[in-house]
Amino acid sequence: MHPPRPTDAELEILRVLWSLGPSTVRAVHETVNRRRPAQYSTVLKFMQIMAEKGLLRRDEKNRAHVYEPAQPREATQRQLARDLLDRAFSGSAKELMMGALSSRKASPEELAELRKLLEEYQGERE
Amino acid sequence: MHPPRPTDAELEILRVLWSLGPSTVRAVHETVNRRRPAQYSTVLKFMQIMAEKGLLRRDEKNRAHVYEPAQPREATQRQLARDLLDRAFSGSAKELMMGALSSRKASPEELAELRKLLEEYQGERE
DNA sequence: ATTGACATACGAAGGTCTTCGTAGTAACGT
DNA sequence: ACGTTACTACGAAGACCTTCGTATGTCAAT
Repeated sequence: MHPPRPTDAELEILRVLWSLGPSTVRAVHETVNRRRPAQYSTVLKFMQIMAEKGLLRRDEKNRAHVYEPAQPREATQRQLARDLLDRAFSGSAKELMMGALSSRKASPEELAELRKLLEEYQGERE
Repeated sequence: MHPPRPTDAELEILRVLWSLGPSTVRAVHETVNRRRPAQYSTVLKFMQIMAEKGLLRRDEKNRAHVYEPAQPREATQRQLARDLLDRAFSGSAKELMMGALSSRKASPEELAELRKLLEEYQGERE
């Protein structure tokens, strides 16, 4: 029922779509190409494959097809977080968090946000 | 200087070594095989490749070589967490945490631990 | 010395991922 | 009507991942 885990290149395209909203291949290509060299046909092929796999949905009404993620961003992110949690952290959210925080400096604001998030979470659960 | 990101199968073997400590191929194979069918030579091949890639180090003193992770567990986990953070969460630790928490029930104890972790983190930073 | 048990090494098949060139086609301007 | 431009579709190459069979070597015990 849910699509497979996106590969690296697929995730890159998802990220672009998350930020742009539903887009044509051209728009995605332009954004990707700003970061790294990539041929238009490469991006096109990816998006076609992703549609086949069920990662993207596409609207063929116009000549230039419009693609959008088949799953909401949050669902994909949840899937990826859980996947890594199981595969590398034996399910321990705490360890995952330590890994994420120690990997780079988190701003004080972000830390505050994180604490608030935890409080909410702890509140609604009991 | 640091090894490449481990693939799925490689991570599975790392996980076994994290739990067993330095081990022979046989020991790793037995553990892996308890979970899913896998030939001895498959596990052997992986571990050889991983040694080549710099993911494992091996001691050839005895006839049955003894392998261990080249990096401490924490370093690999940090790398993976950061990698996912960048690739899927645009660097937002908050979103990663939401993904991790919503993906499965976290126990109240774990939530408490997480809060403590954040407090320490916030304390040492300023 | 031969055999059996247990190692490593290695080649190769089959799958997936990534990338690109090119063919075909619809629309547009002159 | 014709050439140019903008799109999709597709095939294929090359890299990497996963898996396994098999060749080869070593040790110990009969």
